[in-house]
Amino acid sequence: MTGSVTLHDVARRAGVSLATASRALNGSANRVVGEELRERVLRAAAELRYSPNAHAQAMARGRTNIVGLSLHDIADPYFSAVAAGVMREAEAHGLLVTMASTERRPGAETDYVGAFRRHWASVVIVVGSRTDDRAATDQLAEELAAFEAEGGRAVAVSQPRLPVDTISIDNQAGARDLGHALHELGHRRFAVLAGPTELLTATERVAGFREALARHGGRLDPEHVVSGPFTRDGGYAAMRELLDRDPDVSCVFAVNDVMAVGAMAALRDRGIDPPTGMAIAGFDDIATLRDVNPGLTTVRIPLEEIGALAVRLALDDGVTRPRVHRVAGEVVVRASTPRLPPPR
Amino acid sequence: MTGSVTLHDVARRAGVSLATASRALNGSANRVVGEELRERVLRAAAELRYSPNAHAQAMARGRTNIVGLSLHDIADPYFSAVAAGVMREAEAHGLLVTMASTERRPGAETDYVGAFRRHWASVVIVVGSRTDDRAATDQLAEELAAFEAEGGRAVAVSQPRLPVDTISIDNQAGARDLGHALHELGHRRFAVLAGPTELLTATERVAGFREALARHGGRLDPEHVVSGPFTRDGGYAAMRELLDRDPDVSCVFAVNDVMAVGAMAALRDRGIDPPTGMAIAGFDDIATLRDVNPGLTTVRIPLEEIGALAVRLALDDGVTRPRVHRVAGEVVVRASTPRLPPPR
DNA sequence: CCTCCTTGGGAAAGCGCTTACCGAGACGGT
DNA sequence: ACCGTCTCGGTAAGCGCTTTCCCAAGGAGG
Repeated sequence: MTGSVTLHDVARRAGVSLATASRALNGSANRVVGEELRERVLRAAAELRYSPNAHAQAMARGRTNIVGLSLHDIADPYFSAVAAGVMREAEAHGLLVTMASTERRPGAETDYVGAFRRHWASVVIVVGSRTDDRAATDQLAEELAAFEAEGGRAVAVSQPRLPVDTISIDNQAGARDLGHALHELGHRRFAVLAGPTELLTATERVAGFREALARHGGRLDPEHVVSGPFTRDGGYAAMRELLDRDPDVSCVFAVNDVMAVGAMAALRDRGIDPPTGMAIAGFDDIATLRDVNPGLTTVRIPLEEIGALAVRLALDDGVTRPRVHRVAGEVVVRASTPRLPPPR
Repeated sequence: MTGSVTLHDVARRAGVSLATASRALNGSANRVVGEELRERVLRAAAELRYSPNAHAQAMARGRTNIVGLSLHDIADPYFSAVAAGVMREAEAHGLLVTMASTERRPGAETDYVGAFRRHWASVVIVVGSRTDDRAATDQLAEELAAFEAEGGRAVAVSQPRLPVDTISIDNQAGARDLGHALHELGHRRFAVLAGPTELLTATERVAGFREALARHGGRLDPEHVVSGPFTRDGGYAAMRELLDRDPDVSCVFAVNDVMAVGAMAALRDRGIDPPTGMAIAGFDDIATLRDVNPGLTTVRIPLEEIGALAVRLALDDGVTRPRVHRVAGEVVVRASTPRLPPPR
């Protein structure tokens, strides 16, 4: 970078000192700059197209207006909804969002938090399920602790296993409610597309669903639980796998919506037309579901609001941390899980 | 920010000077640090969990590893696909992406480029259609010029109306090809959901479509052109408006996919089942179309690749700028526009 | 044995900004 | 007429790092 206009140039052109120029431009607290001088400085700045160097400001002030956001895949509607919420709220507070995609690479979150730490981000938000990998979680916890020790504020959207404010989605209760709702609709023979076995979000949802079935005296045959990636294609593959096992199943719970949507495609490719041949439900209520047919039964999570909330939690002052903010899901029944006629 | 470990601390703990510590950590060019000392420094840094201050480095080096990305709405699959490409390529080059959503607010792009300039981003990428607002375009052009004058590299994904490298999607040709394809399938009575009249991307697509119709001796009745927001809900509203006009139309071209998808919902809500009651086509081939039924005919744009390309263009050295890189679309016919039986 | 390189460490000058701290002038009270 | 006080500009000390320049020590060559 070269040729940029510095405050020095502005001060010289306005015929004032650096201090005065700086004060005129930031309207510095408890110091007033005379009307005439201030005007002269502002004019000089405008004429020179002066743009303050954010790094120099960061150095001098000891903080920045950056929010670091780590998520798994920005092209996934789940994450892009959360990101939209973060950006909206950040914008409202004059913060700039720096974003990094882990592409579900283990350890990447820790690397990115480190990068945000180096940039003296004032806020770091980590979005995405924890895994059962204890070592990875510990490393991330340590990095976040270091970040907060330096005065930053971190918020996690995940299971409460990190030593920072956490927004925790009640996966188990949501899946349980969904299970009850499906049972109430008359569904009995279930399968689950379970997602990755190491992902806590996935296992919690499976557990909640199991719980509901057990309550009604039902069970989940191990053969009817198929694990696989937490993505659309993962859902597609898992559904095929399930069909290959030729199970006695009439309703499938995919542990998130993108998997459910992939599963519906797999059903169609096998000539099964949901919900007639097979009922199906998902989880999250991503925005793109509005245009999926038949409408997918799911558990609504206020994703964008969660993103905004994460920023607000980070900005809260004078509270004792870490706090855990639970967010409940709400079952939304749509056409993909029709009410079955009572058995005769 | 406070309590952070500085290079000074590392140097002291290792018993060396700042200079040596710095050199040991960055493996500075043409200066070798003795094996033993280097090791001592690295050990000290690790023990202290030292994390260099990116701003201080930026100041001292005069540049950063930041990519600034401005787009309209990260929750829109079009933009999130481009963003995913940018982030993937940025990651590969060790760059960090700072992103801002304009929410289609006019002037926001200029503000954000200014913010990126203050941060001495090394690359700025502006994604989104230009409008016919000459003043706004000029302001953005000026800001981008200032950014490049300071040594930054800017790339636009839009119409080539900015004085920087531009990736330009050939909207007109794409829409023309689509028009031909629809005609070839036997469709004759068309309407267009045209998007905002001030948005060049929208008007180019309408123009291309018109061109194709004209070629076949067809025309586009003004009453069959409905403008409205470039969003899913905009498409929904435009479709309702069109239906209210009760037109003699059998095939609708929505100028982007999210509008088309909204339009399909509007059709269904009116009891019309696409494609039986009405054929429909979109533009972009966003990823979520995979799970829309019936499959939407569209013009495929390699969105993620465009994002990655933008980063690569910015990083190109030793070329004369600005360059314009044209990207062609490819018509993809799906079930939403079935072949019509030849008229008897 | 002296001189000239080479090797590698340290001192210090910035990078552009903010913000104590200082000081000069103006003004009012006694 | 003098002094305290207030206003408002300037001076300069950093913020944490990189990098140039300088210098000491040791080895090679004459």
